Amino acid sequence: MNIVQIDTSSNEPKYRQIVSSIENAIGSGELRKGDQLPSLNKIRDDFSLSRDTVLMAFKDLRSRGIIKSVVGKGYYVQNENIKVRKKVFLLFDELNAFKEDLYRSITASLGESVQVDIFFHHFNPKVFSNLLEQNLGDYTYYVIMPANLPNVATAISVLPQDKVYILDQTNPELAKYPSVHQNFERNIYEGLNKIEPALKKYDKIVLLFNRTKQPVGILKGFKLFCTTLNIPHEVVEELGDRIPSSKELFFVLDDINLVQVIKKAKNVNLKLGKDYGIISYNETLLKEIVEGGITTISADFYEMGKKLAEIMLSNDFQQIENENKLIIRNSI
Amino acid sequence: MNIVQIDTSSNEPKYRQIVSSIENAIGSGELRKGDQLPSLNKIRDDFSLSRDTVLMAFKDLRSRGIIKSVVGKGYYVQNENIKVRKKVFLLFDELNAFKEDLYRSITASLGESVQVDIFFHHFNPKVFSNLLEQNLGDYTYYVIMPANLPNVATAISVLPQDKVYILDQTNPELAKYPSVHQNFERNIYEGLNKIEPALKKYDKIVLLFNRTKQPVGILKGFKLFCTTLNIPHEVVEELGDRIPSSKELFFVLDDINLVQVIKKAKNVNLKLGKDYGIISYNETLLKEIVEGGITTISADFYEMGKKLAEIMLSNDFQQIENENKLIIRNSI
DNA sequence: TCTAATTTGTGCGTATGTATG
DNA sequence: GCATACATACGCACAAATTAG
Repeated sequence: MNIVQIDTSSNEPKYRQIVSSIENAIGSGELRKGDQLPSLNKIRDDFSLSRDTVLMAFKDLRSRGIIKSVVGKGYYVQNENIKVRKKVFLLFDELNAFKEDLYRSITASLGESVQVDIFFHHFNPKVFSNLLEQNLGDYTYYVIMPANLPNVATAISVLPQDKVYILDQTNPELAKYPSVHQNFERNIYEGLNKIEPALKKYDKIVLLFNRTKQPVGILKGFKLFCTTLNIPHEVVEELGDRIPSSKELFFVLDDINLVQVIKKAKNVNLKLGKDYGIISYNETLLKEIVEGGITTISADFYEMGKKLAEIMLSNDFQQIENENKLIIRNSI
Repeated sequence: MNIVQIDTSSNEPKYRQIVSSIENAIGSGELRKGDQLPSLNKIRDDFSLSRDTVLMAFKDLRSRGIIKSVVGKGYYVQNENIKVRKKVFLLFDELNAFKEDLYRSITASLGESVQVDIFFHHFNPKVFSNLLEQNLGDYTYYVIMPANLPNVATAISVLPQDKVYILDQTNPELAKYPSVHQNFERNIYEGLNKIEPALKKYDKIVLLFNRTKQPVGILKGFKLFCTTLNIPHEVVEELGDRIPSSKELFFVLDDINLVQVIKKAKNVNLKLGKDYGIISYNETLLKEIVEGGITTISADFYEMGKKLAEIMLSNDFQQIENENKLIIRNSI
């Protein structure tokens, strides 16, 4: 009994017939994990096909993790689970609690038949391009969080263009890829605008901003808002020895600075929401109860994951800007 | 112990495997300058390879000045000063903020030259064993967080025993592997014991415990403490409709329940640290300032990563129990 | 000194997957 | 679908150097 069967009179494309017959052979137990498949040349000769046609079928199976290739040897069955329809390569910047939300929402929206593997580049360009090269050809889709790494576009260009999706941060060089991203500048500007009346009681807004890890868009949006409305403002890299003073509003992007501001303000008996204010970036569970509630402007990671899954499944070219969520609490 | 090791099922080309195993033998001191390597024919026979394949590996090493050849005699080690690139397979259970601490401390302690790749099994036994099988042979060390998955020992047994390290949770079946782990039972028992005087003002301790994700040791340590000291106690899976009442102390393991308890207590005008108490598991930045400070018992993940790196670099067989840190704040 | 066995070195042919035009 | 170049792997043949007996 031959593993591959081709019906030339069928409507079904030949490469699809090869894929299904191999799937069937695995499903029936005729092919087991580790078994070698007939070579490209053998299948070409046996069924008078082009080598490229057979290759197309094998690439499909490989991108789903069902078979693997070894140069100079051949193709081998790697995974007997033929229910995997697609495999997704998901490249995050760093590991933090928000990534879990994104991962959960992506996998939930894509469904059982899609396998999602997670990777991290930790803002290291070398790690970034190594990961892409090492996993080339092994996935149906590549979802990439480029952060603000230099020369990401050239690194990404090793991947087939139609399989790449950009997540969270994008830039003009990546315009040719579909994406679900944040427009940090607009989101911050609009978020601040919505609470503008409440901000009138403050004399000055202080942004605590770290250039290496945080998106420049946040800085731009902040400056745009303050200059447009003629609000006194200041940008500092870290709190350091600075002590919060009355009628100051702090826009804080990370937890370390958030805790610092609150502790220092307490030392000089400033009351949050009355004497001074805080806006914090990205909602977490505890911010609801810290000091009676911290006002947050935050990305909706659950929504981002859901939208990403949608455009992957629909195969449309889309570039979606994800809105921010504003949660007003007692801290302003 | 053979100098050369070949895994035919690996993706890595055979000649590359020969190259790396000789590099490793030199790196570990097994091969010294002047030592003779096994001959081309011997390696060919031992591993059923083509002579040319072995030759390709030796040519690579020779072109880099690591070995030299003498016609009619054999190949000899010429240079011991080579940098061997190590790769670590790091398998976590789930993605959360603590994992970043662990990752950072492991990579910082191992140094620049070591590549650490992160994977997650999401408490799924199938995913767990698939990941091990798919990455077999590709890494110098395998660091595994087995959580409380069933039959981990048999799944792990596919890996070479001397390359495996166990992290965080262990069990008697994994006794043959070196590890850096927590003794949850003892840590919880001792942690509670240290604050026992402060707990006298409460009538009852309530543990919010989820069996599927959390280590049983926590439950055991909690029960041991309460029964030993004859303290009324209760274990519930989730808070649900329950409303905290006066003189109750809650031992909370995750943020969702932490927020729930605090919000519900506020609704019935209970004051934290006076009317009711909270002990929370695993320190995070914000817990210092939530409600005037939450008392925490927590693993020191930075320390765990550091110790793990140490035993990997020293090549000693060690099983290290990591202590917990107790931070007493106003919540009790 | 001769011989046989072993070793490296070289050349050629075949087969496999990968990548590009 | 075809053609070409490349990397990996296997196998065979023969030459030259070394060693042991």
